[in-house]
Amino acid sequence: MLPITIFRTDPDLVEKRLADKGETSAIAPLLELDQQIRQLTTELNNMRAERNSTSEEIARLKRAQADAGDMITSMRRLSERIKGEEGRLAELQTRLKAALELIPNLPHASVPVGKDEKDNVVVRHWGPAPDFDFKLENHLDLGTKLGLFDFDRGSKIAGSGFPLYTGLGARLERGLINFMLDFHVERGFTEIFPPFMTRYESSLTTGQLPKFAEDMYRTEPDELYLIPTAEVPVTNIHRDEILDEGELPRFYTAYSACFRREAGSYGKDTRGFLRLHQFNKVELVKFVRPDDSYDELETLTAQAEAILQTLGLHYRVLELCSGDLSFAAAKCYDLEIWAPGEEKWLEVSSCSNFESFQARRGNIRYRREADKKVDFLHTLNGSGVATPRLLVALLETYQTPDGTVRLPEVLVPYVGQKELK
RNA sequence: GGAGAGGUGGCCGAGCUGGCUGAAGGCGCUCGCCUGCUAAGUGAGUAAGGGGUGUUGAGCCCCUUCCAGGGUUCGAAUCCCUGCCUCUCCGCCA
Repeated sequence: MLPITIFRTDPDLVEKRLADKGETSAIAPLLELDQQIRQLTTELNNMRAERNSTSEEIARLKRAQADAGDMITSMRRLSERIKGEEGRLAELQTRLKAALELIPNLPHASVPVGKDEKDNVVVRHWGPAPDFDFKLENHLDLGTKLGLFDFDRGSKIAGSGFPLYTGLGARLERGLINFMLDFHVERGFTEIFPPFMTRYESSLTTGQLPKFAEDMYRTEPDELYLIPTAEVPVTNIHRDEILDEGELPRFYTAYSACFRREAGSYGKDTRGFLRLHQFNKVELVKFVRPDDSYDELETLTAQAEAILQTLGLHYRVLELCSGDLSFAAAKCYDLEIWAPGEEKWLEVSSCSNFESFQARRGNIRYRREADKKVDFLHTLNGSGVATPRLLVALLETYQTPDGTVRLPEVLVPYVGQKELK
């Protein structure tokens, strides 16, 4: 949520920055609403001041056993008017709040302006692209022959997009999760195992609701929302809290299953692991002082990259252009790994700085040491990383001519063997 | 699923026979005194948000906020209704 004050002070700039992000709705109606609210507030204030002072006068008269009949009758009329105006004000405020909840965050000044993913900037590559002297198989053929997963039966159980991992595949999936969690914990992140469903307010904090309700699974009688990422529960750990500045930064890592309806993306990447309704992910979340958040974004990205480096996977880092930024993000790096069988770059992580956008929505604050004032902190998160596409790149990168898959050294203890065969 | 308790400031916790209670008391925190240091003691201060004015962060004035929404009333933290949330006990269950 953006503070209404920035719309007042520099509406043209805000409108331009929103347009850079592809947000077309005009902000003039917002300012109009704000103007009405402030005018009405002033009028109400005056009426309330009168009511308050007269009430005190009445109390004084009553205590002195004097008659206050006239005052009471005139106050009756004033109170009626106040009640009416309060109703109007509440309605205006509800409208403004609802409108503000639908306005995305502004892109940071350093973000390249662009329309869509074609305008994203490749910041760096890591490692050489793997080189093969035999004909590659894609992950689906490989994994199916090795018995790692069974999409047909997954579909029978839950529908397409719900993968069923089997045998060594299930073991590998669990091993990947454990490896990543251990990795992050060793580097200073606190491990969290969060709820996989949240209430409405929690999903409002991170920005999924109200705008993207159709992307979420919702349970009918209880109105709980299945999380699309551990970002949601973990960010809400500190909702409605005030942290001491000395407690910052706080780093969390959490595994969760992630549930996404992927409404509107039917027919896109339907094959295999590229786009799923349920997948596993290890997430990184940071709560930091506002001054530190851009440095923290760099180290967060490096932390996610370190996973890929340790697994020896060729990847690249993209800086998202303004038009490709997600709703809540001010700046974002995507990590894409190379899948040699698919011959595609696959996104496995988005590392974002939300500045105070989520903190405002979730009322997550900190108390500054210098002046003891309370202010919104900054939140960041990044995947570290999502498993399905990681699995794709692993299988395709480490396949051998005889159809087996050699495992990177670090995974061997987690899987209990050196190769998949 | 059944029964009950409760939601007050950074925290704990009074108030709940309606009117100097924006809220006692305590803890914590800040500044000062005291002390060789620490502890103890002691004095003062200590919620947030908004509007106006000044004008640019000195101040001054006003309003709102005791879970949320509605009602009663000249006036509600205090009375009534609805909702949400938390906790306890019982039942069921991994």
